[in-house]
Amino acid sequence: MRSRSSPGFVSSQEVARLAGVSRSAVSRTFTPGASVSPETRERVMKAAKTLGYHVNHLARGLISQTTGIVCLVVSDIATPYLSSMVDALTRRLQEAGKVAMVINATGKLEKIEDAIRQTLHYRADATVVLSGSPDRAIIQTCLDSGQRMILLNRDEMLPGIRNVSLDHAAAAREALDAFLAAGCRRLAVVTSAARTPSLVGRETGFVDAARAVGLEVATWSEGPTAHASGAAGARRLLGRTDRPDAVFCVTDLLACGFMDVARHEFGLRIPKDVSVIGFDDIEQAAWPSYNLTTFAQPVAEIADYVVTCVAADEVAEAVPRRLFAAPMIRRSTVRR
Amino acid sequence: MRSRSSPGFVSSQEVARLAGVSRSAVSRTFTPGASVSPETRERVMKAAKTLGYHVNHLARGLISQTTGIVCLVVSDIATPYLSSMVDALTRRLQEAGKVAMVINATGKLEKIEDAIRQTLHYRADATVVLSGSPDRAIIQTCLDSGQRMILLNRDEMLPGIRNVSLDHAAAAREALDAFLAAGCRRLAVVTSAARTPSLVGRETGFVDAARAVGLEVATWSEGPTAHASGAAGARRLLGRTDRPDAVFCVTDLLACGFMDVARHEFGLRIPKDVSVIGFDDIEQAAWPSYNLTTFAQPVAEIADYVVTCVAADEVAEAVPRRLFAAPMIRRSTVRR
DNA sequence: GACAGCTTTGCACACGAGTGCAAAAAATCC
DNA sequence: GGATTTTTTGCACTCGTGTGCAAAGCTGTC
Repeated sequence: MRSRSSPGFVSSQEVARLAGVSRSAVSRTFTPGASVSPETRERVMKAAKTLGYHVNHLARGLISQTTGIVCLVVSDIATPYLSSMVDALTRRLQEAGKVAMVINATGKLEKIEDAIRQTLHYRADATVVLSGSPDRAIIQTCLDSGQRMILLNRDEMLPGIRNVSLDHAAAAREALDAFLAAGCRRLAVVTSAARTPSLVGRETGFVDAARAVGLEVATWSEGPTAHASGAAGARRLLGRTDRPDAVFCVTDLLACGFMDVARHEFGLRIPKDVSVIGFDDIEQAAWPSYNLTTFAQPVAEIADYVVTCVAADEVAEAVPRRLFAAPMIRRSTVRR
Repeated sequence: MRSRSSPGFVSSQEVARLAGVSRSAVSRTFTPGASVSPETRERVMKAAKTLGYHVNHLARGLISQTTGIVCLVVSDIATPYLSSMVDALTRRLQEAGKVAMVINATGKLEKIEDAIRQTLHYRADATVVLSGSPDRAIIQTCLDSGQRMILLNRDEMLPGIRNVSLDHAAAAREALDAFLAAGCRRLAVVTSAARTPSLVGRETGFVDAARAVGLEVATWSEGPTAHASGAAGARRLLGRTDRPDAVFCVTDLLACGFMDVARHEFGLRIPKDVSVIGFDDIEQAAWPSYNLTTFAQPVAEIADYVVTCVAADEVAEAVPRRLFAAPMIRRSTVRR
């Protein structure tokens, strides 16, 4: 395949030499829309194939100011919802000719800032923040450096930023309606100690909607956003004398934890004794053991929109936050 | 923060101008071990902070031949095991000063090759192949280009490649022993149609071990490596007259699907009627609804080893495949 | 104060590519 | 065939950085 004896990457210079043309010709061959005659193009392509040449995107990015790199800042990648989001994003970005650089922001607050700063070292075309609550100053720094920023489910309203979010309040209201239609009146909400805008939006949306019809709702909010926290919430809420008959868990993971304890520790039947609604529609929600009524994250649509933002020619100054609807997936954890 | 009026990234040239030093001084300030006097270093740092300067790793990589980029080629990122592997890898790589570029190889065979080829465009320091079965030729191309390659659970034994794998056969034998100790004799194995080396290793390891003690094992292998396939396997295997009393599912996802159908469609009790063992120790395996006995992937150890390989100075020519043990996690899906 | 030895600094080149410009070549027109 | 237009090609500059080399600066000793 290769005729050179020294190992390492092949440069356009070497291809040019073998093809008997100038380096410019090689460059133009791999630049769409550039002027090259068919025969030189063919000679170059042949030489490139012989040597195993691949355009160095880093060097290209140096001069053309666009690297094709998109940074994904995300914590808790191993979480079902976020991993499916990363899956969708990486795939769509690739289809659009970009490539995703994943910055793992798990850990302390400073680490998130370090992670975002890391982004700047690679002159990414855009940075997508999937989780973590980065400081306003850091985001401003990125914007100043010409970084295009896309925030998912954050609430920073700086000019130049693209905000993408879900209509959590509407979903919360729909959840309440479903509970009320099922005849439930003793409401509770289970959330985690992580006060991210999306979780808070779901919680307060539910509580506010309940208040509007004159109902109070018991709240559990401790621990990380995980199965164990939902389990802990169940132990607490179900141990009370006025046990709730309808529980809105702001995350499917919490809902699974809640259901596991409700069934295996309290011997309750779902939805006969307690109705449960989750959020995210993770894969496990559809498994027969849970069969959870929940709200689907429009993962594909969000990914499409993000790619649109990344690929857009102009950076519109003030774009209103883009709000997506989360359709309810009715399964069997709410009484009929 | 910034005094320049034009947007965009700041170069070392501008920092040099503000600090009143040469560009070399700026470069040396950000190069560990380079010779700079304390006062110039301080002036440079101050100017850099004022302007919001960040070293351009792309330009640096151009000259120093090491970009700090490590490509992760992976399909089905949304899968519990793989997402936790990606989580561990991205975190460890970052701690080692590298950054992960995720190439989503989901889809057809050609796409995987395209994905790996993509790797070469960014002059990554190394490529880690987590899934997909890339062609030998593609791997050879990468090696020729000086790409360091690390293959997880693949069986390509080319010189220059680092192979990392689990001792699947040992785990399979341990699973069989557990079943035998529980008094089970009617064995079955559930796997998917994906004939990856790891899944095949587990399956044949189990079947061979069973044959060694004179037992035959029924096999189900259809569909993707997912919950639905495990469910389908259960419908088939449990519908037979000589229903198995011990089932080794080569993946926890398959095991969950199997258990769900065994319980909810056949009304069987686990482990009283059927014993089940999985593989991977995904988060859901520990949930009370499953409480699955399984084998833990040594995710952290593997990630550590991969980082060691990536950061190693020399590329040893012939390194034997590194085999990790998968310890058995005994929970409650096997009779005592 | 002269000299040796060490540290710091700037110049200039290199990395691998894209592109404006003008020369060269080819195609078209009269 | 010559003039004109169009296409193709190569030169040379550029992007932002690291680094060898030699000059300059500093320190210390006799």
